[in-house]
Amino acid sequence: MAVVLRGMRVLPPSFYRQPDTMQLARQLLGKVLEVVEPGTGLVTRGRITETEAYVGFDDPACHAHAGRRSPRNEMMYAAGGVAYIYRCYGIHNLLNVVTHASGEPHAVLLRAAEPLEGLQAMFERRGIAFDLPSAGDRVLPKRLTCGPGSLTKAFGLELKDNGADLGGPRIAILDDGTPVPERIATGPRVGISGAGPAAMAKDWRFWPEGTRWVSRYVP
DNA sequence: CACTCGATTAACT
DNA sequence: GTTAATCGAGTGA
Repeated sequence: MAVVLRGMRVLPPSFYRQPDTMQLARQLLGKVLEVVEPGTGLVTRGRITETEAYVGFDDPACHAHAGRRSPRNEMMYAAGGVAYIYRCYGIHNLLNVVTHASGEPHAVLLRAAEPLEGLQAMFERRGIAFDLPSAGDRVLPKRLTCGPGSLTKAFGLELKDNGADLGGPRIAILDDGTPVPERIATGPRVGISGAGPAAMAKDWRFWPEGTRWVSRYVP
């Protein structure tokens, strides 16, 4: 029987343990990312709108390329269904969904989301003045949650959340019935020029065609 | 040990 | 368009 949280279905471990990480990166579009603040119970939610696939040993852009393993990327080797959070450029925490089986270090980087709930907390965490009390979604600034570093900041995620189970209680990914987008645009992954031209030639970044909630690198 | 370089962002010119 | 911020990992002495 499926686990249901606040009317939305919690994605089961079997969802994350599929071997096709590119397909999983597509299926995550439209799902709801939920983060609950310990203590206060404050809920922040957003709809996932941009993902990137990193596919293990043979992917030069993947942290686990050629079997690389360190305290930082250890969580990539876990069975799918947990968070891999690491610090990038010494400043930003980036959130990945670990996929595939234990020992197969695949992951999907979450790069952008559409804010749904906990808007005031998102503004505060991002250091943006919340003076649009009754403004609709149309005027919410993109920089609230677009870009992988901005997303984790808006949701209040820290390095200590590395390894969190994506079935909750701290982090959960939910299916609220929104279908996977019919038209999905693709493009090269961002910031991986160091991994070489072969990696840059792969269109392993995904977003729903036409959405506003994408990072700056969408054409 | 001493470097270099990122799965980035915001604040500059 | 350019650059500083800031730190762990990877590389080479």
